[in-house]
Amino acid sequence: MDDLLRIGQFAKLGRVSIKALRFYDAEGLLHPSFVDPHSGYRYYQVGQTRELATITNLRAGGFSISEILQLLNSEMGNEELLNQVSAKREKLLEHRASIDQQLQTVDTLLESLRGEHEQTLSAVKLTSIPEQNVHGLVEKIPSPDIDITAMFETAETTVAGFEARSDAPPFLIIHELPMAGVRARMEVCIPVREDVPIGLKTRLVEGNDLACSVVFSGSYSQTDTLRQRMQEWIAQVGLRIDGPLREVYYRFGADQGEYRLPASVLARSSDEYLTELLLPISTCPTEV
Amino acid sequence: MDDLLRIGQFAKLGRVSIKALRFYDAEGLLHPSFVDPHSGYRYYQVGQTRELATITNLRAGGFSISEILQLLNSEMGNEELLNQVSAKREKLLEHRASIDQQLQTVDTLLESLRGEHEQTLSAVKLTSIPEQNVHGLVEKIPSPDIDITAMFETAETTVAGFEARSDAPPFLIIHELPMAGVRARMEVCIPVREDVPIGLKTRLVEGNDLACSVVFSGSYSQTDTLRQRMQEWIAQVGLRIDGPLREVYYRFGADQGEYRLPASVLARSSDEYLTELLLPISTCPTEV
DNA sequence: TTGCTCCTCACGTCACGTGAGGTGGC
DNA sequence: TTGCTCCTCACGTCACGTGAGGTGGC
Repeated sequence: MDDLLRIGQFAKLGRVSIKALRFYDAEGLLHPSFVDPHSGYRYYQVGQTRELATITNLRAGGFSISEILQLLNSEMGNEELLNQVSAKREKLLEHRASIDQQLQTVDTLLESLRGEHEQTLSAVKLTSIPEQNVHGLVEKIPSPDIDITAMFETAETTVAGFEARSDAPPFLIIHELPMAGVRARMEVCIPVREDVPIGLKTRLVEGNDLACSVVFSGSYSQTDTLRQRMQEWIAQVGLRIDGPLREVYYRFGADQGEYRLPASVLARSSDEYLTELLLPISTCPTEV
Repeated sequence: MDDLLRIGQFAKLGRVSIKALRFYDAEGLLHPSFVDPHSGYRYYQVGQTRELATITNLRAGGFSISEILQLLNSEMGNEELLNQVSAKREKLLEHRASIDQQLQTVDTLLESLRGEHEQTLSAVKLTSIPEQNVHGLVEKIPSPDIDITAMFETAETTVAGFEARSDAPPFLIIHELPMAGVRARMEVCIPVREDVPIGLKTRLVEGNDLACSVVFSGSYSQTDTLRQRMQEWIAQVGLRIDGPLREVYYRFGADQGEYRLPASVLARSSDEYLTELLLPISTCPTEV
């Protein structure tokens, strides 16, 4: 009954800090069973180690203080408790996955650093590609430059007719590169709004958890060189290409025959072009 | 040259938030290449996407802002950079291990909740045992109660002679329980200070990452029942006992013939005893 | 001229840890 | 009486996110 412990002793029993106990008191998680009104000293009972154990067990399982407060105050049944704890388990699995992502990134950085004399932490940017709803137009074409411009004009006009354009930049997916006599297969993509109007043909372009990106400004003549370098870098750091290359157009030339684009995305000359090469990649099954 | 982007455009290019860019500016990580003195508008160059990529790559690898600042300011060679990144890799591996621990804990809680009608989040406390330097005294004894008291008296007296006692509580390791005619093997342990005096026999009692604990006050007659319950609980949640049981004495009776203990650990009657049962456990190789 | 973009504060986050400065208890 | 324990503020942490209230730029 009067087996009252002072905060320091109780803290040792529970293997927590005195500061933590004062914090739990302030937060309403665990009050001392008696507080001396004169000195302010907190006194705990031995039996309260059980309540403290509940808290430390849940903390060790990754629950936050406010979550524990809710769990303990809500008087929920075992059923509901099980659900909450299972949900936490899912969160932890996600968390572990994100750490694995970070590990993947540092491994890539390490490989990149091992490769060259120069600092190459930013040779390419590692990122991810979100999925995107687009109006797409695929064609096999013999002469990229001219035909692609025409394809964009067509696609933009179509989307403009439905007033469905989102403000994300348009992009090109290179499904097949032109090779000696074989025609290239390209897809022009105009991102569309969430609420797609009926009648407009759209498709969901899938994203990728890992991708690498290089941004450049100016004429498209640099594209081939940059693509090559990116591929070399990817090989060097031990990654694998996992999808077709994309070219994302942040600023570009356009005729604007039957549609209008915001001035900020329009380039008056090729000097002002602003383009990103984006290549989906994945981990080689070498190490984890 | 004058391919200046406003903060919003630059943020989109780099897939970061405007707030993040302002923050990097304030922290000295990445300043805009031009700031309009009148409006305060920040302007960035396309080429700065490379510097931004360095930052986002390192962030994606788990580096903090201040770590990145150090990395970029220190002008370190590739060698040193490699070391820093490798060190971060180690940290990440540790972090992942701690998440795995949390997962282990929630799995145990789940099993515990599945077992009974009552809320059993605090049936036992999950914790860890640190390793400890002790003066130990092992003996095979026929009659626990009396002999153990004598062993403690002996051990305390020895340690007191060297003035080597730490303030951690003494404990008993039960290497072998007494069974029909077979004598128990017990080890009495008095924790000693870091700087052990020469001449005092000590040993390092190893810790365990996982253990379960129950605290009780009052006479030792409860020990057997509690030990039994703990073992049942462990079996129920699917864990395995991974070492000998310990009894930790926070408050106990002592003769104090040739040594002195602080009053706070002394009990005048068995009502005041304060004891912890501590059992090292490990995961069964069922799931991870 | 109207939106849109951008600006600068100021506050919140999470679970305590780290003092500072002072007092109770044996 | 001297240490030791405990007390209450107050501030720091980390990398921004979230407004509030206001202004520049096309």
